[in-house]
Amino acid sequence: MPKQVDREARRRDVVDALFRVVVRDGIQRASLRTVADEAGLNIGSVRHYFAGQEELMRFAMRSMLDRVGERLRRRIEEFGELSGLPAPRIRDCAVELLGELLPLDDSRRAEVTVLVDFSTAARTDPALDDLARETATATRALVRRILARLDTAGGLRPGLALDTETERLTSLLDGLACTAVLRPDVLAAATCATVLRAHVDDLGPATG
Amino acid sequence: MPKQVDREARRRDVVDALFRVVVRDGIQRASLRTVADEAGLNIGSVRHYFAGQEELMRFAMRSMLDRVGERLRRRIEEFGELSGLPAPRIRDCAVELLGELLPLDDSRRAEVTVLVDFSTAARTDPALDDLARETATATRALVRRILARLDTAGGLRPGLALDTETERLTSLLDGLACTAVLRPDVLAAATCATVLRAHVDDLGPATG
DNA sequence: AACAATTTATCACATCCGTGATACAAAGGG
DNA sequence: CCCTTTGTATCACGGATGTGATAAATTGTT
Repeated sequence: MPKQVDREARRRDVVDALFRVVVRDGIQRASLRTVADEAGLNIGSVRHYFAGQEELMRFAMRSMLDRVGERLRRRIEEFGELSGLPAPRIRDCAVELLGELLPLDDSRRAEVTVLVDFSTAARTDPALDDLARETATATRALVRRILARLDTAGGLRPGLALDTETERLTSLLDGLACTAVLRPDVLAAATCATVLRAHVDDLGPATG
Repeated sequence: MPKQVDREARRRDVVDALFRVVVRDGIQRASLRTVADEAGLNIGSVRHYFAGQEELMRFAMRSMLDRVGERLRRRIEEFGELSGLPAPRIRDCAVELLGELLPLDDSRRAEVTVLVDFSTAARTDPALDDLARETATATRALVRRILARLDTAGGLRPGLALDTETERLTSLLDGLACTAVLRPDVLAAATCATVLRAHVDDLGPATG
């Protein structure tokens, strides 16, 4: 065997560098050269691990999707074991779980920033289209499951349509995330959490 | 006097061409050359009317802000004359007014697409920062005014905080607009309108 | 007709981009 | 020790971009 380098680890290093560039300067500035510089590598090395820019971009977005998806999957398992608990308790967990999609700390802020830039780019970049679509549909599936579970726990006001409420909550989350990332001076992270809390509470039966 | 050309009209033509390029290919592809081609002009002509790319971009975004703002201003005047009408009627008008911010037809779709691309670019482009900030704050001011008027007409459930509801409705609109523009396959225009309607209705007193 | 201002059209230059090709270094197996 | 495989580093090419400089055409005025 020749030189042994952890290939997957290197690819992850490059992708992490790409994420830093995207967060700092936007996806437009994320060229092979700038990413290589950020990673402390030569452009030739980057090209050794990725066939070209398209593969790098796709791999990066897939990595981000997997990262966020994996974190959510763990939370969902906890959430699933909550059957039988009182509705207010489930509501708290729902808020916490949905908060994972908001830029409430630096880590999540970076993630959301990357996803926003990639999703926006995907509108006119066919190479990212399927991944952006997956992002949107996966979010809706998650929100729907949470709302459904909230409903069976009696935490949902009667007369609400699941389809509409799914779309409503998803759009609310998208809007909060986008504005918090694009205009942190207009929408602070704490306000994000407050609004999410208010909405989920508002879905519950009237507090009288 | 030398050659007489309507300078402002020409600038508008160039900006319209820029909008077409942005909608079709994204803001990344909106270079001086592609815009000139789209406008059927030589790049030299474009540069004669705009000092450089930065001025073109700023003028374009300002034009879009003014265009949308002007249309809303007219609607708001109508909305203001509705004092004394029954709450359901005012609610209808509020929905219609807020619908102006959603991509419910091709014209509004193009506008929202441009604003989304510009606002996203503004995150890392200082030249557009103040305009993007204005976009976000103006939307909030509009939403707040509508909610306040709805409240005085008795169309708002008691116990709702204006600050929070403003942010909630604004984020809902932003999320709907973004997704409808970026992923029309996931969120159809008609669904947008349905969700907005449902939210505004939900703000009213319980239908019991 | 001559002139001047405006508009249009080109050229050139430095910079950045993705990519193909290729050389160079390193490291483990024969 | 050699050699094959893997990793690293450069070079070069074609294309695109913003911009400075400048020529050329157009049009109204004098």
